[in-house]
Amino acid sequence: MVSNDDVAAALSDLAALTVLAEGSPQAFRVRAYENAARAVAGAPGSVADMTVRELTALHGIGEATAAKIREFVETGHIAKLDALRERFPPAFRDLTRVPGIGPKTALLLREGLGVEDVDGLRAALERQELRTLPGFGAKSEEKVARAIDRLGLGGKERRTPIGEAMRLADHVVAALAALPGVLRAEPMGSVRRFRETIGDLDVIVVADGPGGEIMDAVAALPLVAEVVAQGDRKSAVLSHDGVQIDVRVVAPGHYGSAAMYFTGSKAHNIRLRQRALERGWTLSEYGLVDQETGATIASETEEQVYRALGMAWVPPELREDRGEVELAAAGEMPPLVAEADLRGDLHVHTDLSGDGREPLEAMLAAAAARGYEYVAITDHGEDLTINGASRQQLRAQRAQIARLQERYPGMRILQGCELNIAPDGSIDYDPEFLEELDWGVASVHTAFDLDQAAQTARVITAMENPAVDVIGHLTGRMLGRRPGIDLDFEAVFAAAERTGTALEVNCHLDRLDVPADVLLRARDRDVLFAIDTDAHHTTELANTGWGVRNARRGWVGPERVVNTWGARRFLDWVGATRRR
DNA sequence: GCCGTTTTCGGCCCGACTGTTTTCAGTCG
Repeated sequence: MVSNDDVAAALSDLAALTVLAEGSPQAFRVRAYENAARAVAGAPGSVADMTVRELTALHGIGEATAAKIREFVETGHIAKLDALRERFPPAFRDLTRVPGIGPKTALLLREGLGVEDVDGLRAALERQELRTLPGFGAKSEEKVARAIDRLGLGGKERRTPIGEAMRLADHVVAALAALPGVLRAEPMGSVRRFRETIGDLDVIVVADGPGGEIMDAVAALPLVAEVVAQGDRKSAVLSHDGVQIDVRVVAPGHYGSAAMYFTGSKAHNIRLRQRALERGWTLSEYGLVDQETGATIASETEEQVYRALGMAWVPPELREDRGEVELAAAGEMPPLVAEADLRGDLHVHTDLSGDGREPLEAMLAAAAARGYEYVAITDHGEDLTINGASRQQLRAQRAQIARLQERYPGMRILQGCELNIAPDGSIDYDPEFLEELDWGVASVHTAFDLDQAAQTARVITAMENPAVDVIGHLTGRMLGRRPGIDLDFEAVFAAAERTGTALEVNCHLDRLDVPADVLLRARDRDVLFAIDTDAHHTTELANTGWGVRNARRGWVGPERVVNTWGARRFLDWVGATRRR
């Protein structure tokens, strides 16, 4: 079965290779493939099941691409793609990973010097052959040599997990905001859109007057290992971890258009510029400008620029050209879950878990301080040998919770448990003991390498267990460290709809699990979610914002999130699901 | 290769920087 992701990946590859084949003069063809890839990735149904007619109905897919998709679905190949792959093997494509070398230069290196890969480029550099090429001199030779030396640190393909990026962003923004003359400093780019990995960190600094002194101060920051480029209004530096940080200074009057420009995504911005052009305007980081008169129409705030383009403001998490432009123009932006919507946390550990750090009293006090109407205490089940709680310990905790409940009349305390899903789908304890619990989170903590059929069956078996209300961190992935388990998500969604079991959106920055792209695939389904912190410490209860932003990236509205429901509705639902 | 409240053909996103080609091409974000 060919998935939409498979088709989108093939089309993306076709786009990347077409850059080399045709060069930028015909970049329109490249964009067409990129648009088609995005259309497939965001398609509501399986494109493998669509006819040519149905495919061309998708915006961005015409006759030619539809035929290629059918070819791919039926044969597993696209002849044109295969030919391009042969012509431009991966080692040759790696040349364009060197900063400063794009498709034109790569082709010139092949034509002029017979360079086929990065090693060949190194050899040509040693022989000082690059300067013989048209448009090249000693200086560009030196620049390429430096870029190759740096490739291990800051190559174009390097991506940093959001958790690491967020910590760096906080650090950088705090340092910049403290500089004299800086009115505000904010992270932009994929950090603001909350992608799960980032290529580089974009930061804008709002300041009156020239930015030269600010840029000098940026270059002198302790977190900076190397200055890549420095100008009056933009600088690029490398952190000690090898993350490139691009800093731009913008005037307060240009904040809105600059924020939109630097937030992206590129595809979203292109759509906005097209809308501007249709109206006789141009849109850049400096503002929305009338082409004839040169008058600025909007630039100070994002809201003003979007409004002038006839659109509602688009939340950054949605700016990926996945249909948000059309919906914002039609005034039909879907509601998205917000942090203020959350009325409880349904996955919270205490020091009864081996990896929990604070006692029950402290966790409850912190939950109550957040104004929650309900909270579920969910220490690890006994099958997790290092961390798990015994039956006796859980019974003692239940008595303790009953006493503490009197202290928090406005917050219903549920005693739950984080149960372990065994490879066969069974969970800890026995049915009679499980019935004594108020709430059940079931998660995969072991056997991450089973095949897809086994993992899917395992999770669905757990979902069918009446003691399980929600599946914790669905894929078990750790961003940048461990891939998730291999699941048939469509089957999991169907089981979630059938059993009423919710799927957790785990707030931990290293997890963000269910991943946003999987949430997106459940956009039109009746799957319920619970946005939970999985807190092991009182401070982690404040991690809700990360999970909420991840859910927003997956277009999740508040109505599908059970812990946005009022206490009565939520508790009625829990009662019903545990009786099924 | 795709698309159409000025179009079924003629367009298709913007600006800065760099190096070097004395007027601009390539790369990048």
